Parts: sequence; C-alpha cells; structure tokens
Amino acid sequence: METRELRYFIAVAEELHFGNAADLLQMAQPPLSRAIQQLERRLGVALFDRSGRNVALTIAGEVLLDEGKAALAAVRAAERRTQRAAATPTQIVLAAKAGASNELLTTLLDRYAITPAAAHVDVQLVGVGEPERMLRDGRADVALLLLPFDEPAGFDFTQLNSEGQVALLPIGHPLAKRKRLSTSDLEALPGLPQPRWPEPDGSFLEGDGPTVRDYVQLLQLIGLGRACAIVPESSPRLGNSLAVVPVHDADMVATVIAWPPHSRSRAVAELVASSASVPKIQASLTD
Amino acid sequence: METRELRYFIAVAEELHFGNAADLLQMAQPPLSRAIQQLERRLGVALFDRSGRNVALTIAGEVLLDEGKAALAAVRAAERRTQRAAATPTQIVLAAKAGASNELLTTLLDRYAITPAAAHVDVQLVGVGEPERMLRDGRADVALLLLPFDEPAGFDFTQLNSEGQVALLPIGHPLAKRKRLSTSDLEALPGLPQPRWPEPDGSFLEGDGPTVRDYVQLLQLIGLGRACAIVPESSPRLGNSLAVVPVHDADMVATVIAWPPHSRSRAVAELVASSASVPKIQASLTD
DNA sequence: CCCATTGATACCTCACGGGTATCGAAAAAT
DNA sequence: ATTTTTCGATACCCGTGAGGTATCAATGGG
Repeated sequence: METRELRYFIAVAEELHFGNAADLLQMAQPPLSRAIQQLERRLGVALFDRSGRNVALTIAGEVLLDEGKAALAAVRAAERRTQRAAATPTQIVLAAKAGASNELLTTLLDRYAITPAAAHVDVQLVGVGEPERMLRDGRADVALLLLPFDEPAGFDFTQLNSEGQVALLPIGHPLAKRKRLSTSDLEALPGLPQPRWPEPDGSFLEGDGPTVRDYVQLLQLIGLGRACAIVPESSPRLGNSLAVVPVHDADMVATVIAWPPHSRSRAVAELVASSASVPKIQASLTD
Repeated sequence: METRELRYFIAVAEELHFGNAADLLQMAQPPLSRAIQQLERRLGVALFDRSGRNVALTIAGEVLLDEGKAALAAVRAAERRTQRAAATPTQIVLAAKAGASNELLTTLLDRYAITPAAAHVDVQLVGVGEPERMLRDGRADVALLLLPFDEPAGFDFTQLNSEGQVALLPIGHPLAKRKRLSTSDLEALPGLPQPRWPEPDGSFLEGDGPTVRDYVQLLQLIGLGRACAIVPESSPRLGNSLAVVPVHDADMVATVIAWPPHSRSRAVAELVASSASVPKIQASLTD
C-alpha cells in the first residue's frame, strides 16, 4: 500500500463523497474512484458501501481509516524528524500547551541546561491539543501533555506532576464565596455556561457555551460574567480579576513528558532523565 | 514520501550496498540509485555518505532508518488489520510466547469467554520476540509480552503478573543442591554456558553457548548437561528431569497484555477489561 | 599499474497515474 | 409519473516517471 493510496482513501473516508474528496486532493474525480477501486482490489477488501448514491464505510474501512491515519502520521513524522536531524543536528523541539506548566517547564529546562553537552531546546508553546499532534506527526521531539485531556497512547511518557482543579468564576458571583465546589454545582449554571473548545479538526460540538480558542479569551469571557471554567490549579490567572474556588471532585490533572517510542536520540533521553529530578510541584492555591 | 521509497531506503541502509540491496528488492541497481537520489532531493537531506566506494549512513539517515521502519510497520499493520477485519469480523488474534504464562493465559481466556458477545480469540503461540513483532506489524491484535525481554514501547499495556526467576540445572550438578543462587554464580560456569537465543533478525551473537531456537530444545540441552538457563518461575519444566533453584538477584519478569494504541476494537477492549480481573498469580516453586 | 568492484549516468520503454468526456442509476424536483 | 440533477463508474487518451540495459568513472586491492 502506497502512502498516496492511503491519502486518497482517508480523504474519501472522511468526506464520504468522491467528488468533494477529489476537490480536496486537487484532482479529478475519475482517477480517484479508480485508485480506490484498485486499493480495494489489491487488499481484497471492500472499503466502501456504494449503495445507490450515498457512500458509507464498511467495518474494514473503519479499521483502515483509524490505522491508516496513524500510519500516515508515522510516515510524516519520519520525514520531519529526518529533515530536522539534518538541519540542526543538536536541537530538539519541545511542545507544550501555552500557559500551562510554566513553573514546571522552566525548572525542567534549567535542569537540562546544566547537563553536559545539552542540546538547544526549541520550546513551542501552542494551543489546546497541539502538543500531542506535533509529537505524533514529527514536528516535535518531546511534549508536555496534560492527562486526561491529552491521550499519550502510543508514546512513552513519565509523569511529572499531578494537581487538582479549580473553578474560575466572575468576582461577585454567588458561588465565588464558597470554600469548595463540586462539578455538579457548575453544571448548567444559569447564564454561566462552560465554554466549548475546538475539536481536533477545528470544529465545535453543538452546545450553548461560547466558543473559545485560547486561554486569554477564556479569562476575558469569565471576567465579563459570560462563562465559568474548571482549570488545573497551576493555570495562570492574570492577576486577581477572577474568583478561584477549588473543585473537590474534578479529575486530577497529570502533567507528563512524552516522547516517541524507540527514540534513540541522546538529547531526548537526557532531557527525560533530567525531568526525573524535577520536584513534583503541588501547586498551592495561595500563589 | 511513498512507502516504495521507504522500502528502498531501508534496504540500502541495512545493506550499506546498492547492488546487494537491489538484489534483495529484486530490481536492477541503477533505478535504485536514482530512487535514493530522488528521495534525498525531495527531503532536501543527504541520507548516505558515498565517499569512495563504501556507503555509510549520515545522522539524518540513521534517524530515517529508525523512524522509517516504524512507519512501514504501521502501514503494514493497517493493511493486515483491515484485511482481517473484512475476513472475520468478530475474531481477534492474541499472540503469546509458546510455553510462557500458560496458567495466566487460560484464566484470561476463560474470563473473557463468559463476557457477553465474546469474540473468538485466535491464540497464536509463537517464538521468542515474535509476539511483539506480530503486534507491531498487525498480525496480532493483542499480545502477552514479557518484560524486560520484550519492549512495549509504542503500545498500550497493563501488567498482569510479576514473578522472579529460577535457574534450571542438570540434576546432580553441584549448584543444584543450593537453596538459592545469584546471577554471578551462573556466569561462566565451566562446561555449563548459557545458550544464545536468536536476535530479531534471526542471527546469533558471537559467544560460546549453544544456539537455541525453542524452549524444548533448551530443556533438552540442560538435561544433557550442556547448558544452564535462568527462566521465569512459571516456565513449564517438563516433569522433574531438571533441578530448579531460585535466583535471588535476577530481574523480576512482568507479564503484560499489550495492544496497539487507539485500538477502537470493542473485542480488544473487553478482552483487556477482563484481564484486569485475572488474579495476579505468584507462581510457587512447588508446582 | 592494472583490474575488479561499485555507484552514477545515458538512454530507452512502457506501465500507470491523471485528465476529459460521457454513461447510468438513483434521488430530488416539478 | 416524468424530468432534472447528482454522483460514481466507464471509456479513452496522454505524459510522466519507474524500471531496464549498456556504459562510464572512480576507488581500492593485488
């Protein structure tokens, strides 16, 4: 199976429409149809149900969509890491969510910097879900992930930290005076919905909360009394403009450092090794 | 990057010889040379050092060899799992090392069999290192791996069991009477070397021990007084023809059940779930 | 110094990936 | 019910590029 065939298949499987998929791929529809037929013939497997004029995935097709995406990401990762290895032999790219784990990150980088022959670490602070994607497709060599929001499946990782979560509320809100809250207190608060973050594909799920793409925007919305949110304790607060109340039954959030399996990079190994000596910060509420 | 290019590159990178690689690939040498040049041009990266008449990998080339192998395995896995999903929709393939974890395996299968709508489990008992390889290239959906011998990097897994190791010696050997041994006792025993197992590529490392490919062969060699071995407690003994002595400082051996990341297979998920209820057997020495 | 070895180059061929035109069936519209 | 539109498949053509043979050029062993 060639990666070209995989790309074609994935486009059709996601669009469930040969014409639209062909547009995305910047090609005409007939060769795309033929390529898929040929792929089905070569695999000896029906990937689509073309009953009438609507296209649906078969069971086998769903499997190939899943596995194929992972495989394509692995190929892209191989390309990117190869190119980076040639361009800057002693540099590693670390991806982390902007705004999260600042203290952890600086400690980690400081510890690593003093190891002999430390490589230059290019720190990429990116949006929600991006660190995981960057690690998967080779744009990053190491990433700080937040569990349970990110999914470290397929990577090696070690935990750096674990913390509770707090509610961010507008100052003066009735709940803001409480010493602690539960998640149920915050569900369906009249006039204070929790915002919706983008899905991996950039779209938003249906719902009534405001849509939010970055953290500062979230804090602004809360300040304006239009939303509330549950965030890890260590998230930055931008001053004292919001009320902070612990949420006792929210998931614990773990920060892990993750890297691709089998990474033979000495630099990555040493960075991870120095991460082991980073103290497990228990973020306090009185910062 | 197409998988064809990757296959070509890996062949050359492993042979470090264009002619031999072309033979392996069943093609002529010139188109192979050109394909590699083109790959280097497209990536914008030198993959080989062709100084004079010997070929060597560059740093970037080493990276691509590693990552490319993993990527190719992922593509093959996608193909295989797709084909299996089409052929037998409700069957999963479990790979385990022949002879290991028999009791664990039967308990696991029994527990799973009683879950509602349990899929048929095709149990493949294979040789050393094979379970990991089968899981990696898609021939298996789940595998029982033995740490630290197998390397679960890149998979999801949970531990089923942990046990010590014992020495197997010919009956009547001086050390056979001891209550416990240490690994150093067994190193360089005159006339009783530890055997050599095949490497992943099927070759054997240099050494003076007899070469061994399966477990029964190993037991025979020990019975004949030609070898000794350190094996997990729960390994089968084939009767009482060998002396068994605990080795107190050997690595603990963990049996884990591993599956590919992101596996959305309901059957695999349920098999893993039922594995959680398998009692953590502590194999006793008096079986 | 010669020759064998080995990767690169030159050149040819044809398979195959991709394009346009069109068909046929099925759903939607009237 | 009939027409129209939508959409994947088919037919056919073309050009790129993958692969083959012959040969060159450079390097290292004898």
